Amino acid sequence: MTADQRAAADPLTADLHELLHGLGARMKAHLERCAGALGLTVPQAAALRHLQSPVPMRDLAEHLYCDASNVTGIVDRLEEAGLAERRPDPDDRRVKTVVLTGEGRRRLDELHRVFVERHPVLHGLDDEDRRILRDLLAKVLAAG
Amino acid sequence: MTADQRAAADPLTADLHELLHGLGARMKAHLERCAGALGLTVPQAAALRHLQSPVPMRDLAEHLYCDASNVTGIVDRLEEAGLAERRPDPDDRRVKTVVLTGEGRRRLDELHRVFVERHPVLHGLDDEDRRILRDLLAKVLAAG
DNA sequence: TATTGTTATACTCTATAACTATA
DNA sequence: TATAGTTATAGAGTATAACAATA
Repeated sequence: MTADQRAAADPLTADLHELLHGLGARMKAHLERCAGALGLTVPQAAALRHLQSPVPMRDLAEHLYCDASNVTGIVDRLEEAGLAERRPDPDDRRVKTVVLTGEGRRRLDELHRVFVERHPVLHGLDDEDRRILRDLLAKVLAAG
Repeated sequence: MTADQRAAADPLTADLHELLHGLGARMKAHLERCAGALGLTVPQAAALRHLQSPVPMRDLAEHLYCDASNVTGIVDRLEEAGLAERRPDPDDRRVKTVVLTGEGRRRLDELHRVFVERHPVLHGLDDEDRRILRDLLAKVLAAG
């Protein structure tokens, strides 16, 4: 049985598969556009998102689902851009904590504003559909 | 007004935003896991997906939303892995058409099988909810 | 001994610009 | 002149392995 035959055997799954692919492409494009508009790469924007409050390098790596060695470079670039700073942890001298600068805070707020304001899903439905979608997504994420 | 204040002012949008972020993370992880399990990077897997039938390099670049110069490298690696081949176009000698090998076809079928079989969304809901989600996503994608 | 962060290394993806062969 | 594909280049992200400082 080929992939096409399987898809034909279950049209609902095939439709959902296709729609989810389209949704993923939209969301990826939206994220890249918003980050790029603010002079950030996607991983830099993702890092910023986790810096609402100060975070050790190690924790940032976990949030970003990547190896700790990558975070060194990402934070280097945020620091070069004047958006974040490394601070020594007084309780454990091995640890460096990443803190947003004032400019970093403004950039993060702007990123959030643009991201929500132009989000293709958040504004493509009326409130009743938005509530239904919210409940469905909550169910999906709880199930996984 | 900070980002948090805005979010607090519209809980439904804030919830949806958070849930969509979670959904995106899940789908990204799923895609990387499936591609990786088959020895592919995500762009290579995406390219394979567009090779159900032979495609010129230029068209492949459009499907992948990237510059044509990138496709050279991606197809190089698919070719090195024995999954695809470049064929001259008899009608226009500037054009090279990319074709799956037998092994490429098998890899693509396996990718599709694994991807659908373990998809976190496709199998997290019962059929009624799946139909509702399908209709909502269709509406969202049509609106954008 | 274990953990935190960095460095060195190698690979892939990315865009831009310059190039070739062809149309 | 314009288009298809490649190459050269530079930058960013990715993982692995090895390392220094600290716990």
